[in-house]
Amino acid sequence: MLSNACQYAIRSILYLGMRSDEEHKIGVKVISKELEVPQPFLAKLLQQLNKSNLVTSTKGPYGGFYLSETNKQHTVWDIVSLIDGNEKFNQCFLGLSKCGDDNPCPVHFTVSAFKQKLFQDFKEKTIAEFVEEIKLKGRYISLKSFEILKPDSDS
Amino acid sequence: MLSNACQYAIRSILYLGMRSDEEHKIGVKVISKELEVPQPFLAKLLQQLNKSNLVTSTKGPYGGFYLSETNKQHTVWDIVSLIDGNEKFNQCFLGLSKCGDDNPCPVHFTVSAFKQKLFQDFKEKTIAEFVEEIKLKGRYISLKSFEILKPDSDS
DNA sequence: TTAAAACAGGACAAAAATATCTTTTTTATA
DNA sequence: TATAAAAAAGATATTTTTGTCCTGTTTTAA
Repeated sequence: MLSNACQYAIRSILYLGMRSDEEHKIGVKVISKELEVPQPFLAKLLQQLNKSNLVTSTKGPYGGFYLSETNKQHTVWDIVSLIDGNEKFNQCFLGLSKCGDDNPCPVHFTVSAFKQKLFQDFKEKTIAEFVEEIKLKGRYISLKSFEILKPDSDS
Repeated sequence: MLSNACQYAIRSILYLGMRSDEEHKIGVKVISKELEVPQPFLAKLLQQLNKSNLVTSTKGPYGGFYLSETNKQHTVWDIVSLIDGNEKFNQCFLGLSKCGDDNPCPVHFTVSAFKQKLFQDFKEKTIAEFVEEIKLKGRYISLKSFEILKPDSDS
């Protein structure tokens, strides 16, 4: 459903939300290794996210990426609509242009209920809230999964 | 989520399920026009579906495609797994390889509930049942949508 | 002030998905 | 039997997505 690029973007931002702040910036190299995402591709992506004010970067030694407080007030939906476009959650599962509540395809109601719920999650919760939730549940983002680690194993 | 090819395939098969039988075969030209799908692309697809016994075809004048009774005993899932592969409903929404019930990504439960429901629909209902359901609701497949037509407007 | 670290930007490359074209085979029927 | 209609098959083309490479710019700190 989401493009690779978009998945990478969401994962990166959640990762940065968990691990970074203005005093602890993280370089592309580290992020790409941790999330198992191709480095140059991710670099481009982060560039784009930076331009749209979804992440913050600084150059030079000790530079890298992090989420500012402003960045964290954005939503996952902001990421999706930037990378995959506004219509991502607005398309018929079977590709019918005229599918809708009044003229539903055979899976319309199943699909639209799901999309609505997810859309709400993505649109209503800020990145900060998402991150908070993950932290409360004791999970940290690393590698390609949200692995459960002991909180104090964090560096 | 589903590829174009897969959406085209599902739509074609439901369309054939509604409109065709051994005495009323339908040519690629007609199907592609009705479903607004590129004709040569669809031809290839139907070829593939035919090889996998999901549709039946005959060559020559008055030839075309239709669903035999055997064809109709297949499921939508058979189409999906043929075109988009077996893992389509088995992948993390955020692309995490280790995401699962015991190690869920932030949207895991929302997404997996949906996928299960859809998967069930696709796996348990035969094409025949899907078609029956559409007919009962008074809908016919045409153009790019499942439009509601008066039953007797059918030729 | 200079070297190195890190992101920025632009061009390029590869792979996958989508789409097209041409020729061959089959078949009904005139 | 010849002809035309239609799918099958294979080759090719286009577009999109994904991924890479190289050079430039900024920044830090020795």
